[in-house]
Amino acid sequence: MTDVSRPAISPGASPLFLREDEIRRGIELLYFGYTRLTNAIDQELAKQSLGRAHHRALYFIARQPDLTVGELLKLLAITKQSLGRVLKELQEQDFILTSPGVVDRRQKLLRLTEKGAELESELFRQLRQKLSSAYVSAGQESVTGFWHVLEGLIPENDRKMVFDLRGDNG
Amino acid sequence: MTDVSRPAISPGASPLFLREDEIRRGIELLYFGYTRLTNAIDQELAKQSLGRAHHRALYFIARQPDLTVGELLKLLAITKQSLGRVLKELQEQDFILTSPGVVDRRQKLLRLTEKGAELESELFRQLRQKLSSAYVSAGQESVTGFWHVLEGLIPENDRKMVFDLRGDNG
DNA sequence: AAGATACGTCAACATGACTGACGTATCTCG
DNA sequence: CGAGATACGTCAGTCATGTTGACGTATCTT
Repeated sequence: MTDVSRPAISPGASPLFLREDEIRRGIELLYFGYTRLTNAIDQELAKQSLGRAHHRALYFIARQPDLTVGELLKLLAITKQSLGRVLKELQEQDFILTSPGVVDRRQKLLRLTEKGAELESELFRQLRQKLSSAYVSAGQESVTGFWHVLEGLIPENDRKMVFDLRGDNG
Repeated sequence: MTDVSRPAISPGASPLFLREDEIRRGIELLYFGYTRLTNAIDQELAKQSLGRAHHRALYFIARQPDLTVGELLKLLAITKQSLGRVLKELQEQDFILTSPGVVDRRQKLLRLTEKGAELESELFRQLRQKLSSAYVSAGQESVTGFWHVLEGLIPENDRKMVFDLRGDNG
């Protein structure tokens, strides 16, 4: 609330061309924050001989039961061959099960087994621990800001897909 | 502002055990936001036959010229063998150069060549474009919140290392 | 002079991604 | 009904990036 329309962050910079330091700070915090959060569950995954790829699939299946393979492919943005391997391993170890689509029998619906739900739940517990503590120490206003900036990083075309994850369940 | 110590986000939830949805939202936005930002430079890197690992090294060397190999190892948290390959390739393609340490000649100081600086600068330009637009659409208050939450994700032991990147240079 | 440290390097391997090609079941639509 | 599109699976080969373990050399510290 000092001057006029120009934000206080960058004396003399255009709003579309922010000061280099603020951008670098964002890049660095995003890198370290993201990697440290994901590191938090590596040990637990290793116990089950699983990797991060398995967790991502597990996560989205937990988030949206009866997800189709095609929908999961869009979320993960990898090739079907890569995903195929991951799903095969998850199924072999009894973490997920599949059923033919109801309206379209070409589709394969993905769902967690009880064992899968337990694992996802434990992994989530560990992530929540880290993220909760960051939320609390930053305060609620910071949390909404955190969300808004990250939303702005997601291209228009992908936003619906991401927002559609919410409200379904869990 | 409103009530007492309990944040308004979660009626009935303990501050250390936030509502599941808020945590899942954070996990998802962090995942999509981070991957979409890093995707932004993949094409440019591919033009030079480089990958993300090369960019991370390039980035930190740009950020802190005359960084030692040991310091870079701590920042990247990978093995010296992995980093060795990356640095070798960057050097072969004339993106970086090294010099023996001044105070300690066992050390190797890393620095960008002019070619390296140009590449880093172009990559940074593309990251800035994405991140600036997210900052602007979220607003300055959101940006500081974004920073605070991410700082909270970085373990105590690593914070000094991250914060020390700031202020050295542009 | 001995030991610690900073860095390099050889070798083998794991993970998770990729491309390209091809196969089958099922749905849609003229 | 039949042709073509779609959803999914799979074989085969490759690449990028990480890992462990072992060992070598120059330099610093004490």
